[in-house]
Amino acid sequence: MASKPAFSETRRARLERKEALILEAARSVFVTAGFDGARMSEIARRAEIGEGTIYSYYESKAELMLAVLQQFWDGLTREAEAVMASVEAPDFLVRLEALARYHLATVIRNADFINLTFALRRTNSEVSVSRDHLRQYVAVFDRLFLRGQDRGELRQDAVLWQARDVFYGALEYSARSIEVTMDSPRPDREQQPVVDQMVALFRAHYAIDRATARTESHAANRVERKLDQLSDQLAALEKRLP
Amino acid sequence: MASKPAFSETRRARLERKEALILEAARSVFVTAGFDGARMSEIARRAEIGEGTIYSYYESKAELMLAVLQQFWDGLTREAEAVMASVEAPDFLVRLEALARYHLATVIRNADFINLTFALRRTNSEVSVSRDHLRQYVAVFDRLFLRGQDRGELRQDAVLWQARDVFYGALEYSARSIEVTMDSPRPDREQQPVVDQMVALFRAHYAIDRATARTESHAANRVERKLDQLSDQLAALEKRLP
DNA sequence: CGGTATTTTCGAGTCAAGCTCAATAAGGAC
DNA sequence: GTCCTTATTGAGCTTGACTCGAAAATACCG
Repeated sequence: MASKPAFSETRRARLERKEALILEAARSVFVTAGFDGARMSEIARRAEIGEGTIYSYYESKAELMLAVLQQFWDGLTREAEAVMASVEAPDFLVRLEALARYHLATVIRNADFINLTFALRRTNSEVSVSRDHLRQYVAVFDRLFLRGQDRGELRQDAVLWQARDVFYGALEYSARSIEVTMDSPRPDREQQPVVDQMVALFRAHYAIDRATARTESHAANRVERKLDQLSDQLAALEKRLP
Repeated sequence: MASKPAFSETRRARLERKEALILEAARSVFVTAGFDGARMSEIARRAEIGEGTIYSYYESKAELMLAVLQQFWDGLTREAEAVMASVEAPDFLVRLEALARYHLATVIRNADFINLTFALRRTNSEVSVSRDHLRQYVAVFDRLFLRGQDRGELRQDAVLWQARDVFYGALEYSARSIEVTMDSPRPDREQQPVVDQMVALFRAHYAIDRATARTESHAANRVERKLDQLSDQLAALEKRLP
C-alpha cells in the first residue's frame, strides 16, 4: 500500500528502491514486448521478486504500465522545458524550431513509448491520469505560443489549440512516416526538413509578416514618388514651351 | 480455408454470406469493446454460429480484426473518392476543403475504428496489410495535391509527403482534441474552424499566392498607367517641337 | 535478547479467454 | 440410399493475469 503514516526512514527507502526496481523492469519488458506481449512473470523475474509481490505495489498490469508511462512523460516534460530554457534568443520562431527539433527527435527515439501511450487509451479507461501528463507536456508549446502573441510576433486572432494541433499533429505523423520509410540506422537526415517546414509554416500562417508588407509597399512608393517627380518635370517643360 | 478451386455457386455463396455475417458481428463487438475487451464467444453468439467455426474462416482473433479494419478503410477510401468526384470546381483549395471536412467528420464519427487501427499496430506485427489500405486512403490526398501542382496552383518546390503529414496529422490530432474537449452530443460545431484553418494554412504556405500577385500587379498597373501618361506627355511635347 | 505484532513476500492455485481437435452433421455425386 | 468431401461444433487444452493463505522478514517492547 502506498499511504502509510509512520515509516522508519530505512523502511520507506527500502520500499521505494524496490518500487523503482519493479518500474525499471516493467519499463524494459513493456518496451520490447508491448502491453499484451509483456508477461508479468517476466517482469517479476527481471526485478528478482515473486510475481505476487508486484500486486502489493500496483493493482494491476494496466496500472503498472500507467506508472511507467507517467514516469516517461514527466521526464519528457522536464527535458522540453530544459530545451526552452537553453535557448537564449527570445524570438518565437527560433524557440519554436528548437522545440520542434527536440519533439521530433524524441518522438522518433521513443516511438515505442508513444505507441504504448495510445495503445493503453483503448484497452483501459484509466487513461485520464495519463491525459494530465500529456497535457502538461504540450503546455510547453502553449506557453511559447502565448509569449509569442504577447511579444507581438504572432497574430492576435490565432487560436492556440488549433496551432497546437497543427504543431504536434504534423510532427507526430511525420515521425511515423519517417519511421516507416526508412529503417536505416540514420533517420536523422530526414528530420531537419520537417522541422524547417514546420517553422516556415508557422511563419507563413501565424506570424505577423511585417517585413514583407513594409518592404513591398516601400518599394512601390519609392517608384511612384519618382514617377510623380518626372511628371512634374515634364509639366514644367511644357509650360516653358510657347 | 479460403482457397478452394471447385465450389458450386450456391455453396460459395453460402460461405460468403456466412463470412459477411461473422464480419458484421465482429465489427459490432470490436467497436463497442475494443480489441482486448472483445470476446470471441460474444462474436460467435451474435453471428449465431459455434465459436470454433470462426477459426475455419479466420486464423485468429487478430486476423479477424484485421479483416474488419480492411473492410472499414476500403469503405473510407471509396467514400473519399466519391467526395472528390462530387466537387465540380477544379480549384485545389475548394477540393481540399471538401476533403478536409469529410476526413475530419469521418475520423470523429469513427474514432473507435481509427483507434483500433493504431492499437493493432502495437500488439501485432501483421500490420503491413493494414498499412497498404491506409496508404490507399491517403493516396486520395496525394492525387489532389499533385493535380494542384500541375494546375499551377501550388508551389513546385512543395514536398508532397510533408504536406500530407501536415494535412492528416493536424486533422487527426484535432479530432482527438475535439473528442476530448466536448463529449456533448454535437461536436459538429467545432469542426468548421478546424477545416477553415487547414485551408487557410495551405493557402498561406503552399499556394502560389494570387492575392498577393494581384496586389502587386495593382501597384504595377498604377505605375504602368503613370508611365503611359508620361509617354503621352512626351509625345505631345515632341509634336510641339519643330 | 526473546517474544510478539505487523508488514512484506511468495508461489501454488483459480479463473477466464483464445484456440484445438476429434466427433458429428451437412452437402453433393452417382 | 450410399459414400465421400466439406463444414460445424463445443468440450477441453493452454496460457497468463490475478488471489490468497501461509511463511519469512522486520519492527516494537520489556
